[in-house]
Amino acid sequence: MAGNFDDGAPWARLLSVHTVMMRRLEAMLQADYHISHGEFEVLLRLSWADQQRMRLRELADTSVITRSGMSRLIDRLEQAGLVQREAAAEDGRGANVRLTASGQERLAAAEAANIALVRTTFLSLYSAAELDQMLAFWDRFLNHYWPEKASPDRK
Amino acid sequence: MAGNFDDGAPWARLLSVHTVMMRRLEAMLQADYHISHGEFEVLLRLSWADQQRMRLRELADTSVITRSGMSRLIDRLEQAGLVQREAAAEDGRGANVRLTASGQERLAAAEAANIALVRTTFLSLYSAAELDQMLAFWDRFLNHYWPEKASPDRK
DNA sequence: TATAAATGATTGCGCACGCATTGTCAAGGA
DNA sequence: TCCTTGACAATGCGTGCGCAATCATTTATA
Repeated sequence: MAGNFDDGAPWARLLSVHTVMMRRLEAMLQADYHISHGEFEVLLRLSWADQQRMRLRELADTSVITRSGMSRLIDRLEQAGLVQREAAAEDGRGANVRLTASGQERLAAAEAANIALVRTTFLSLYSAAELDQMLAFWDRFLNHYWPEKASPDRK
Repeated sequence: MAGNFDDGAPWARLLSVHTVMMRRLEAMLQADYHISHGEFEVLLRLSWADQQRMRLRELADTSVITRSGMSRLIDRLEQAGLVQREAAAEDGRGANVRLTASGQERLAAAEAANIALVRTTFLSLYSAAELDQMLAFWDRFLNHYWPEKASPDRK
């Protein structure tokens, strides 16, 4: 079959793995928690942030979607009561996004379900040593192209 | 930092790697060949198919997008003259999609550029042995969840 | 054979996103 | 101080997709 063209196979397979995982994760998040994967990631990053607050710009720049997309995504999360906008004290143009109590709750549940699904569907297929190796592979890549996303420890 | 939550890291990193690669590939394909990555994949699979023909249903089912999405994607490719619809002889409901000469040309160029970008951006970071290992990792996963996408050789 | 169920493809509708523009405010220079 | 330049966020517009409904045709069933 011509499908084995050259040796781009590792990349092609990675694409398929990503597709399978994303379909499952998104279906679960939507069905059980009524949020998209993008919304989930925003909530997650807010929960990591100091005071659970972040500027809209920062959220957008460290994410896949643009500022306009983020503005509307926050609209939806605010509509759902999971986050709240507040004017930035230090910058009149501002807009901080803050996780609400309801948002924390929803996120905690969604996060647990998310990591559980990742574990059972993906991580459980590999040994600890293999997962370490994967991590090293990805860190090598990310250090080249997106250093902030690589493991901060293993410089 | 709380970012190192548990050990979901290999999956989180894979997500970032995918994001970086897709941004670059999509930007290149759009700028230089005026096609999206989804359109590119459809052209590619048509080029592998017998007689460079496939049913619309088959294209959709082995792809990320739905039939309605595929119908409109084919609309665009047909508009651009890269593929052509033809009634299926064996099934009156049918619709085969066939790669045109122009489509073959455009695909050949885009495919070369695509694999070149994958090589320089991704594959070149790893040794042959490491790429073999990655392939084994992904095949193990895909054999569980999407057998048709795994390597046909290594059963 | 007649009729019901299933399948392939298309289309109306709604939604999420990106691009470009706009409004608001901050920072720096003359 | 005034004014220009740049940055943050929101919005109008166009586009691509999924869902559900629809039409045409095939397959199954009585």
